[in-house]
Order: sequence, then structure tokens, then C-alpha cells
Amino acid sequence: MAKLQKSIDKRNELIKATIELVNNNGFHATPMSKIAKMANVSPATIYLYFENKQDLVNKTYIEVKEKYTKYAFETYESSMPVKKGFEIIWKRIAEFKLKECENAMFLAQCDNTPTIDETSRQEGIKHLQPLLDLWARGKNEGLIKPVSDYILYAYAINPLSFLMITQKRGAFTLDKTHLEEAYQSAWNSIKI
Amino acid sequence: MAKLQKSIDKRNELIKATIELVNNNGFHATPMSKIAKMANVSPATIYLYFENKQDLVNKTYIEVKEKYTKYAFETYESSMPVKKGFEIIWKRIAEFKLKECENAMFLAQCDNTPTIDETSRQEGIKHLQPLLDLWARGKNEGLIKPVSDYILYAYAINPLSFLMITQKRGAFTLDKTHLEEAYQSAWNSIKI
DNA sequence: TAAAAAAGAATGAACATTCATTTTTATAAA
DNA sequence: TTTATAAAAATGAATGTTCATTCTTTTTTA
Repeated sequence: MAKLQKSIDKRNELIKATIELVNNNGFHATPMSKIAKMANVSPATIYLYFENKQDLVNKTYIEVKEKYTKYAFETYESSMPVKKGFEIIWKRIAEFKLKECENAMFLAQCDNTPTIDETSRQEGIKHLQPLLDLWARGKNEGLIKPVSDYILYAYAINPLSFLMITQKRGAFTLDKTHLEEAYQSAWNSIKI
Repeated sequence: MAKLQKSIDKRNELIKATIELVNNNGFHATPMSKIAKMANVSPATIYLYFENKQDLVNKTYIEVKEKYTKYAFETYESSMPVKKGFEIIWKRIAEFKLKECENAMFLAQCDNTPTIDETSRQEGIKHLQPLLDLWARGKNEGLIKPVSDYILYAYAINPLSFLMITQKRGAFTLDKTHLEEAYQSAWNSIKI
């Protein structure tokens, strides 16, 4: 038990270090030796937990994505009215991007580069299903535009990533007021 | 004259190769030797045109960004009515992202990673001024929501990048209809 | 006390950059 | 126009470093 616990801790440390280093320096400037050092572990130890560097990044991506979607749908029930459900999910996602900024930055970086295997990317998308179901329901009820889910996502959800990255770079702070404005824009862009 | 011409050609080839290789493999898996090979040039020659790898990528970013903004504002006149002006610019940007897909992908990748120097990033933003001016005018005239330009950008412009990347990955084609839908979402999200 | 986990040092490949040489170009004298 | 030549551009090979990964040994755990 204690043994297993220790292993999980180490694995978590490795993943945490990977996120932080890739966020700050990019994949290309994140050597295994630095990851090991930040996780207080020998470089060789990484290979007890992951096959190689690519595997480490893939697994990190999948874990963070799972954490993200779990958070997003935590307080949502599929019995909620469409508009309410969307608001709940949207605000949870916004909250995640603000509170778990490191995690969200990592996802944003991976989602726009060939860093991640296509397989791992697909794996990460799966968990978004509840949102797609909600939209299908909204379309049925004539509340949400009958357009491709990709377009809905592009306007309703993805802008949050841009805002988060912009905030992280300084020059702009995403406060309560901004968030409410953003939410209105999101809803306006997908509602009928 | 012929000499200078040749030099510019070679420089362009290098930039083109950089874009293609970084798009497909990412910065970390794009060695100078491959860039040289694709541009039909010796690795050493790159260093006659650029200081080092970082400089090559920075310069590539700035050049592509200039090409992008030049294209975006080509047919726009600051005397146009706000709504018309926005539509013109938006559709030019959409056109660029579809027709100059390689260039647009490169920008999207750079905009979300620490690949590029902060200085070069700033440099690239400058040329967006006409759009910000248009928005200022729109706010004055009570046509556009009085919110931060970052929020306007996040909802009106940035979604196009997501759609382009998604299309590039397959599973979805950005045709005329989709584009019109996207434009409506964009306008709905920023109009009062 | 044997098996598992972890460590640090070693290995070898990949790579950015530089070096020494060759090729091309522009100029100008014949 | 041809030829000579110095400067510029380009090259392929060499250099030295960085880094992912593995090997051997030590430490920890059950």
C-alpha cells in the first residue's frame, strides 16, 4: 500500500513537472533531465513509469484532459434545461481555465501543435460527449442553431482558451465582469 | 541585381521549408539539416541568412504575420460603415485561412506556444491596428459591445483558427455554408 | 533475503553551429 | 568582348554539445 502510494506520488510529480516545463519552455526545450530534476528523481526513474519522452507527454495530455472534462461536467445533470445546462458547463470550464491555469495552458499548447500523437488526441476528445448531447437536445428544442458541433465549439468554448492565454501573457485580466461578457458572447453566438 | 534576386529566392525557400516542416513535425522535430535539404541548400548557408534557428523561426513568424494582416486589410477602407467593414475584414481573414492554409497553421501553432520570442510576438501584433480602430468606431456608434478588444477578438476572429485547424485534421470541411454560419456567429457575438 | 525500485554514470545518436575550401559573381583592365 | 581577380556566397565535412535512453550498481520494500 505504502509502496503503491509512493509510486503514484512520483508519477504525479513527473506529470506536474512536465506540464510546468513544457508550458514555460515548449516541448523542444524540455529535456528529460530537467523533468527528472524538477520531480526530484533520477532520469532513469522516468523510464520505470513511462516508455519514453513521447509517451510521457501523451499520457500527461490524456490525464490533464480527463481532469478538465471531469471538472467541466461535475455539477451538470443531463436533466437540466438546455440553457441552464450550457451555462453551468460553460462556467465550470471558465473556472477550470482560471483556477487550473497550468493545466489549461498545457492543453491549449498541445491542441495546436503536432506534439501529441493523433491517437492520444482522439482519446482526449471522447469525454466531451455530454456537451455534444446537450447541444443535440438544444437543436431539437429549437434553442440552439442547427449548425456543426465544430462551429458551436469554436464560438462557445474555444474563445476561453484564447482569453486565458492572453491573460497569462499579461496586458489583460480576466475578471468577473469580463467573464460575464464572454459568457454572453458565447451564448449569443450559438443561440437561435 | 541577379545576385540579389537569387538571395531573396533562397531566403524565401528557407522560410517556406521552415513553415512546412514546423507545421508537420513541430519545432522540436525540425532540424536545420532538414530545412536545408528541403530548401536545396547546404546547412551552412542558412547561417548566411539567419543568425540561428531561433532567429529563423522568429523571422518566419513575423513575415507570415505581415502577409496575413496585409491580406486581411487589402480591400478594407476606413471610410466604410462599421458593419460592412467588419464583414469585409472577417471574410478576407477567412479566405486567407483557407487559401493560405500552411501560413495560417504556422501562425496558429506559434501563437499558442513559447516557440516565438515575446519581442517577435509583439512585433506581429502591431499590424492589427485597423481592426482595433474599426471596433473603436463601432463602439462609438453604439453598434459594437463596449467590451475589451481581447474579448471581441476571442469571439469574432480567433474561432476561425480553431475551425481551420479542425478542418486540417479532417473530420470536418469548412465550406461556403459553414463559413456563412461562422460569420453570423462572429457578428452576433460582438454586435450590441 | 529475494525481488522491485531507484539511482548515477555511461553510451551513442542527433543536432546546431562553425571551419576550411570551392564556386560564383561583379568589376575592370586589356 | 574577353580575361583576370578579388570579394561574396555557398558548400560539405568537422566539431562539440546536448540529450534520450540504457546499463550497472545500490537502496528499499515485502
